[in-house]
Amino acid sequence: MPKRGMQPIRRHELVVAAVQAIHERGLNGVTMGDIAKRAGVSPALAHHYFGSKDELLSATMRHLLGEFALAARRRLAEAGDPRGRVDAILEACFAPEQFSPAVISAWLAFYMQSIHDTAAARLLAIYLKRLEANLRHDLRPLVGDGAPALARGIAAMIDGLWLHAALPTLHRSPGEALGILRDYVDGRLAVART
Amino acid sequence: MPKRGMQPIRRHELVVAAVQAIHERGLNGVTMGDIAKRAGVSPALAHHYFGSKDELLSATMRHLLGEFALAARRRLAEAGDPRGRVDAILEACFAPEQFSPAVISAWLAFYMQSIHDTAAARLLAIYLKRLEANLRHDLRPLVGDGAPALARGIAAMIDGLWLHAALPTLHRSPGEALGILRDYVDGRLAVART
DNA sequence: TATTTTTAATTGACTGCTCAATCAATAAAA
DNA sequence: TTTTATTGATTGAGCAGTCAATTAAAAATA
Repeated sequence: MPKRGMQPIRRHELVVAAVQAIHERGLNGVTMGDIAKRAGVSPALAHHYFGSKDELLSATMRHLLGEFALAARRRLAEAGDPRGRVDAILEACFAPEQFSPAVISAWLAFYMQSIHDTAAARLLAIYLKRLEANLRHDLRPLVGDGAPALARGIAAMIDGLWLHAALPTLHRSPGEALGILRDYVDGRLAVART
Repeated sequence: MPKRGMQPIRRHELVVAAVQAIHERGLNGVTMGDIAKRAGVSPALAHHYFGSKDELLSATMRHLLGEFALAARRRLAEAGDPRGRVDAILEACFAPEQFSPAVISAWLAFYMQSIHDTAAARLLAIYLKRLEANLRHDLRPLVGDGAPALARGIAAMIDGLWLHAALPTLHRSPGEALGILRDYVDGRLAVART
């Protein structure tokens, strides 16, 4: 069996498996066995490549952050005026790549983890600060001094819509979420113009 | 030691302790020992009064739901016109009683639990449906057909603001959250009037 | 009133299980 | 022969849940 150069492949497989496993069992409920089984390897191998459960989960979090940053950057590169750039960010948040139930669950699990885990909190804070800074920057020409508050509101609403999207009983669609967000932004822009 | 009639007192103490313990260790990280210690009793007693960890956590969730329902009802009873009633709901969400860090953490932990626990999901769905129904009812005279979408947006933003309030690194205040929410509602009302 | 009996509260000690982490052994590629 | 991939078996810790024993209040009885 031993083909060489497996390390990066296995690490990626395990991280992807971790996202799924977290979705089904929760961040604290998940075991190395769950993750390894889903990746088709033994629990011992997961330890071999990550050293500890903490490290695997931490790598999973960084993976999610990285994927999102990539998606956002791609969309922003193609956007034009400020309003278009704001929309690019919103779309990145609800694009199908980001928006699978498992990915949302895992994201939210890391949010919760950040409440009592300072390492996770640091990572998440960087992401949130950057998101808000981007929004603020593009909102400034649209709403002036109202930009900081609106950016915070949008960031909060994004996370709230994610939270609701993660609850199966509510069965909300990404399209609906985007509509609600756009209504919010448009409402505030209309007020700002008067 | 044995004073009689301890059951309701101990149950309440344990539920309150559970909220604190969940805040510090997370829903799945928390142990009966954590909770019992914080309540000043032995782990065995917690089992005696609740039968299982699941039952204790479930009772804790029902406690939070009940407390919020009470706060909302009180405020709604004193509210006047539709806009005032909407504001009463928003204020109930960010009132200090509801808004301690521990209480928010516990709320969010139950949200996460609902992703893979159908019993929790059922309870939470009832709460969310009722919240949205109340909002929709009072928004109808203000924005007509836009009421359902706006109600969903408000509900999502409330939860997003809670989520952000739970993250210590962001240090957001309840007052700021209320301001952002009111701006959102006012923006949509202004658009609806034109 | 004095006593015995019953009942509720409470805990320490124990059990069994799950799981993270370790390690020595095996297999194959280089 | 060396290096890398991989696993089965094992260890040790932590925790939910059980149970028998202890204490004291309350109720019943003498």
